[in-house]
Amino acid sequence: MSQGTGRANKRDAVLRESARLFAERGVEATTMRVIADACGMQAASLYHHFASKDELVAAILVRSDAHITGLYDAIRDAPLEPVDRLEAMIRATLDNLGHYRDAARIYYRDRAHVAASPLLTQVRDHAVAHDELWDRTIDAAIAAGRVSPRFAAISLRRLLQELMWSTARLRGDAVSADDIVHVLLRGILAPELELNRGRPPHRPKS
Amino acid sequence: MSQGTGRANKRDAVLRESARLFAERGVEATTMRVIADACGMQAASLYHHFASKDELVAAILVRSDAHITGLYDAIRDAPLEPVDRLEAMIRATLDNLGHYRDAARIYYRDRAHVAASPLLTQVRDHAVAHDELWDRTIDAAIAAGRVSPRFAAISLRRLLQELMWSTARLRGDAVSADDIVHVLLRGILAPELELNRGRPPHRPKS
DNA sequence: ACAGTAGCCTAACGATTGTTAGGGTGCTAG
DNA sequence: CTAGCACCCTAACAATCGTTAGGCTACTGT
Repeated sequence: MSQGTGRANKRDAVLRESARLFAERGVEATTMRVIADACGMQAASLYHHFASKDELVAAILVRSDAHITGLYDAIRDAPLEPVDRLEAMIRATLDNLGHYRDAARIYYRDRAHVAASPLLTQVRDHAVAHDELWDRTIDAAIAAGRVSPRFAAISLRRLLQELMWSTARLRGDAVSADDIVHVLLRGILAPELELNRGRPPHRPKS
Repeated sequence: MSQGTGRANKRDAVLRESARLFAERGVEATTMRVIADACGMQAASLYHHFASKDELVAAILVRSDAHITGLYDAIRDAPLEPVDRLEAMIRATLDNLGHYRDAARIYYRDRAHVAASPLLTQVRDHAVAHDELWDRTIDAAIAAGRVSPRFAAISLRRLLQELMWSTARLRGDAVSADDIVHVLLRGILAPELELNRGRPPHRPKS
């Protein structure tokens, strides 16, 4: 017996191996037979756990979506200053990338597939809500004068998202979340306010 | 004279359309028939211009490689201070991404395909030489004390590359090269400024 | 003991893939 | 005018794709 071949964790093994392969080679380029090989089974046996390749992809992405949606919901309800909320969202995104790296890479890489799959309507709806939270938070930070004026006219959300998602390709031990937060926040914050090093002291946070 | 159905620019049209499709959907997911449709021809007719799908992909990537290699060679020979060389390399990379956006996205996205293609050995060799230039330049900037110490222990090259390449997915009018240079250089240059000093950031519970 | 079923297998299906064969049309050089 | 080539076509090839059908084995609850 292999390592911990318990009862129903073969399904998890399929999820894990297929997520890795999808992330590395792409969904279309990864065949069911290759996934089966990586799991030590036959291609047809995969259909005992998942009804189709699309459902397998969806199962991977739904797990990650549930995680990041929970984090964003908590941040949405928290009483935070704009820049703090922005940092919290960056950290939440990087935390999600750390836990569901392969799922994030699939979502980030095979966007055409994600947009076309009928099993991912909820994931797409959540993504729209997340984008709205990003935009509101960024607008608030700009209105508070905490963001460098050069970013007022562009979609800072898309810039930050692309920059964060790209780091999903980096192995975790190479670059820490703090490093990425450091680059991104220092890059976009207004310099005069950066000299204050943090929030204004006269604002209590309760 | 007219830019319409000239003489040999049908081949260029195939290159352009296929690059766009490869970049958006991935190499494996883009069939020869879809490319032919986008060019107003039949799939078999593509083989009059390119011997195979791999050769088509290689032709796209070789053009971009020739461009960026020329830029890097000039920077390598120029007498520049480390940080100035670093900025020049960032700008050269972003310039390449601007001119050959689709090629960069293909190279960045379908890395497994690039690594396996026998027609891309020269492109891969150039990439190794470019990485060495990046590492030497970054090491020099660190030795000169111009880079934030937090990046001394990690692969700053990979971090910068991923961050730059990710912006290839952004439409050109949304984010300018100056914006990206601003984020990256301000993020990594010393002296270091502590963000959110005195209060722990909102961290996800995971 | 025995029926049920979870889990995996082999074999094969139709559809689609990259690619080839061979022919047609129109421009161009001699 | 005519031979030749550039260019594109239709038709089809073998291989591979996701998926289905049906059967075997081992464990489970009663």
